[in-house]
Amino acid sequence: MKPTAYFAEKLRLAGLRPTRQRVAIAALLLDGRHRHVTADSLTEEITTAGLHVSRGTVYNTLNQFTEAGLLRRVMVHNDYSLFDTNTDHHHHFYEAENDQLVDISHDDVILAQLPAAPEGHEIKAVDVVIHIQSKDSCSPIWR
Amino acid sequence: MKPTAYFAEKLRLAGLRPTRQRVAIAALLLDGRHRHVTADSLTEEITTAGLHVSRGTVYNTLNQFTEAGLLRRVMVHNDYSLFDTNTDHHHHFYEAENDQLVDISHDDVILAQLPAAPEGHEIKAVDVVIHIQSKDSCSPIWR
DNA sequence: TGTCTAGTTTAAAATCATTCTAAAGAGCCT
DNA sequence: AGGCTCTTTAGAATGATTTTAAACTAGACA
Repeated sequence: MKPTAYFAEKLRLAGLRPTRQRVAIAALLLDGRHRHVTADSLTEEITTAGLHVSRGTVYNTLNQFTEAGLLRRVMVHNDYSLFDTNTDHHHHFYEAENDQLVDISHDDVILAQLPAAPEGHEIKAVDVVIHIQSKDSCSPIWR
Repeated sequence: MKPTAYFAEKLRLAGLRPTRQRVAIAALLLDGRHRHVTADSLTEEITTAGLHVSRGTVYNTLNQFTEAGLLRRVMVHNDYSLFDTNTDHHHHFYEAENDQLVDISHDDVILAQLPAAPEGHEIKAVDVVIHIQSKDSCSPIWR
């Protein structure tokens, strides 16, 4: 496990003052493991680690980390916000039935052609979401 | 403008009882024009048309129409639900700065390669969202 | 090392989109 | 028309997220 100073520096480089709370959250989220978190799941992790960070700060931190490019927001539903600790270019499978999100390596999707951005605009990112369902989830009994 | 009976039949075919409210909303949304609506913008349209439909029914109807395939839900942010009256396969440009959504014809995006769906699953839909920003929105003064 | 100040954190209240409730209303089949 | 079920309604409830105003702290500087 990396030392506190490592995360403090990472935050400083991102333009964020390394407070106790932000360093703690960075140590949990920015250790290189790729996963998806919510404000709730993060709060749970914090508690499990024997710490306490207020709800407001959890939300603020997730937003600030995202703004700073340390996290990525994933958009697959409107129920609550999802954050991805993997900020590299990649895509997602999403199974709505079980609210299940699975990463797709960037190389597994080839976009052979994209439209030009509208006048005066430039492309910032391209997100591909492949919606999937279990093969037998639509047995003939159901509509 | 198409007669009421046309929309009533359309609803019946979709498995929805053609109530006064649903027919009125269908006449507004399912006339073939492609656009994006929210619960709020739809309520406004209804009011402008000199009608009244309760908030709950507006939400229910948008969900039922979506469930029935008469509308499509668009996922680009977590602030409120967006519905597309264009249910054909197509994609979107999204400019977060102005919460601006623009359609991309299906043919303008070529997905030359997609990963296989995980074991026991099948692909239901592939959504491509191209996030854009105005070219000068990041003048060097910022960050 | 103490002091200062702007940026942060906090708990609690506020917000806002959306859903739920249970009572009244309306399709539609006979 | 009668009746049964599905819908609509207004208002209350929910739940994620943001705001608030006061207490705190990181970092700069004396």
